[in-house]
Amino acid sequence: MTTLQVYLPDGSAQTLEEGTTAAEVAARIGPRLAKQALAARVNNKLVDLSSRLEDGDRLEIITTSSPEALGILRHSSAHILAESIWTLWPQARFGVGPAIEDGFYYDIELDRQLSLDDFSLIEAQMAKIVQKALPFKREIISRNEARQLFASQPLKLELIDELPANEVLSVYRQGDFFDLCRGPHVPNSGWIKAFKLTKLSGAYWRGDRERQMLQRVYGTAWFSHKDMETYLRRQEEAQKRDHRKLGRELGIFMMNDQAGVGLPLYPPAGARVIRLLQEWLRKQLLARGYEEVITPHIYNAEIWKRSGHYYFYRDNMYFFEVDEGEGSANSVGSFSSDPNFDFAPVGSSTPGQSGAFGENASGGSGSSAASGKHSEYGLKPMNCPGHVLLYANQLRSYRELPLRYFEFGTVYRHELSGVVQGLLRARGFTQDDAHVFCRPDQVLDEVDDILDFIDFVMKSFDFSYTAEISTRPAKSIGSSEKWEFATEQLRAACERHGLTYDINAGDGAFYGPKIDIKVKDAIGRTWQCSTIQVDFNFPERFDLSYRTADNSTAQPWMLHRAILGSIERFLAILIEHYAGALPLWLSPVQVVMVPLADRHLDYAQQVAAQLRQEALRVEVAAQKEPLKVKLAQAQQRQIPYMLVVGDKEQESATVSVRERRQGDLGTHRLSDFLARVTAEGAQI
RNA sequence: GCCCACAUAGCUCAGUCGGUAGAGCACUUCCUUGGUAAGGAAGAGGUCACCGGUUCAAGUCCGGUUGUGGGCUCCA
Repeated sequence: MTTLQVYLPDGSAQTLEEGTTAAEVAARIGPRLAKQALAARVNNKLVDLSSRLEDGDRLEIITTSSPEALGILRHSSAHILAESIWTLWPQARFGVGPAIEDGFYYDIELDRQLSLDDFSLIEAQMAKIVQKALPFKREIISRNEARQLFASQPLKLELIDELPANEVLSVYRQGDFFDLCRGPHVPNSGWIKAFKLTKLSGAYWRGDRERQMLQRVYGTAWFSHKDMETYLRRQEEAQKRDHRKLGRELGIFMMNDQAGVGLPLYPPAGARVIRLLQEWLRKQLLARGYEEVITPHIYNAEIWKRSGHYYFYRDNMYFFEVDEGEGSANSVGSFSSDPNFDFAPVGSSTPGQSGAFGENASGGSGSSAASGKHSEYGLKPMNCPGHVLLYANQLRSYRELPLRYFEFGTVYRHELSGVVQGLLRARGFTQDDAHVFCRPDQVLDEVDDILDFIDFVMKSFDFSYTAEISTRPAKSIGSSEKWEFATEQLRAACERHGLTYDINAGDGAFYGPKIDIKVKDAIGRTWQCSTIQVDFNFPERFDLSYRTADNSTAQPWMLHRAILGSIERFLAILIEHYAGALPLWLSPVQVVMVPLADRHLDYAQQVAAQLRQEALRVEVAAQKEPLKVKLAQAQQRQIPYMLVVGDKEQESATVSVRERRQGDLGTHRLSDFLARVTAEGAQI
């Protein structure tokens, strides 16, 4: 009888009989491990527990507590989902069904449109399969066998044909159902103790909007009901942080159909937060050698033709024509041709036409006006052209470089209606935009400086973050030398900075490579904010230049960067990150004075005035409500400090301090309170 | 733009089998002047998103439009 040696993670060797499976090794090590074991890692590859071991294999048993375990469970759950759908609707054609974060999905093509009402039916079917504890059985098949097996599954056939020639094809069977799959899976369907179908959506086959749309059924699965309940509760918690809910409650922003889709309006509290963010950032920018500029919101279409946006970005832009003739600056075909504009009574206008403005204009269907000469203009979707014009306004010397222009530039992009999402994805938003014009030998230092700046900003808000470098895509401009040089500079800057990064191959912009920064918020979600992009397009199209030391002409390198990305998106992330309790320095109202009774109002006003002297933002709660109510209202608005004043405080010239999270902090002299908020960083 | 769901008072939501619209909070007025997260009373507030259809009768059933939410694609 042949024996073989298998090595365990602790370094020990096991001598086994030929043909021993991973499951048998687990059983040999201990009954407890055998009970929790659901898969194995052999020579760094995940496999089924039923896999036979070979001499020299390195074996690790995957148990329910391993980080990979949930992914395997969920992938198996996707197969159970597929089987259930196949049982209910045998004509279904299957796409892919992977595990994803928190769950799994399966893409299917079905002549019948599924609805949420079908979920209970499908779940019941899944429960039956789980109940039967059907084993998942792996079979290796040839390419021809696969083609026959999946003859009635065109989507699977497409996948089979695209697998590399050396790929071993495997099929997993549970009961009568089988699916093309690499594995591994849990030993049997009985492992899926807790599952729930969660969402239904459309998804393009292979993510390609030119292909057919499949129905995607999402679900989640866990090793226990308790785990699933914890997860569902956490989902509810996340919903409570939703910036759209908090943004309305805190008076930060609002949307209105009459204004148009994706166009936020900011009441005083929101306007204040945004300005505070900008003032804070402006201070940092100026300290780091940036110069602020201001450029127009609309540009003559000619510049968009030169930049290329007129041709390549047109669908996302708002274009309109202006009659340049005598006595009229109105947009062509505006009010005068609108039948609703007859000094109609308020309320008779038709909301819902708002979106048509951009669409009509960008469709180029503007009607002609009587006076003849028209000019076409476009709202800026980015700030580059203005900064480039400023650069090109005079002859530049190598001594001036690097030149760093920044602007809080409000841009408008006609995003698809389906992607607009609160402040996270609006049609009008303000970028903390900057362009750095520099010599090639300065690129590395500049990128490094920007990374340092990003680090400072993200740490200021307790965000951790990771970086991604996106390299040259298939459709792109610029020489390969430029691309290689630029990508290398980005990489070197990250390395010099000790910043770990992933490579996103082929995901760069058409005009240059980029670094994207993804921040992680308080409840573990990631968001893309900062970006550093090298731009080959603008310097070439606008023929930018500078005089070198040897009096020749050279083209500057142009870096495009944003740190917050979009002020609005960043604000939304901050609201959710802090669950509405913005830091003291960013709170619209920092202190609310709470007089106990009317006779304390004067004293409250007096203290408020003193605090305002110190540039604190103070309100006085003068409404005729009991203390409890005033405090509850202040708490709801997440005001950091509430200063209660009654007879006691008035007589001793003190204030009773309540902090929004810590509660009552006792009676203090005003100077002590001021020292406290100063230490906390009340000012920008 | 595409797929699914949803749309009732400023907000959160009830409204059963199709039979003339409800609550709490918020708002206005009055009362209450207090000690650390929600006092009392009265009043006002709705063309049930919009357009059409079925019906003696539509918030309710059907179709369309718009908007919102969740996905897909795209993106800061």
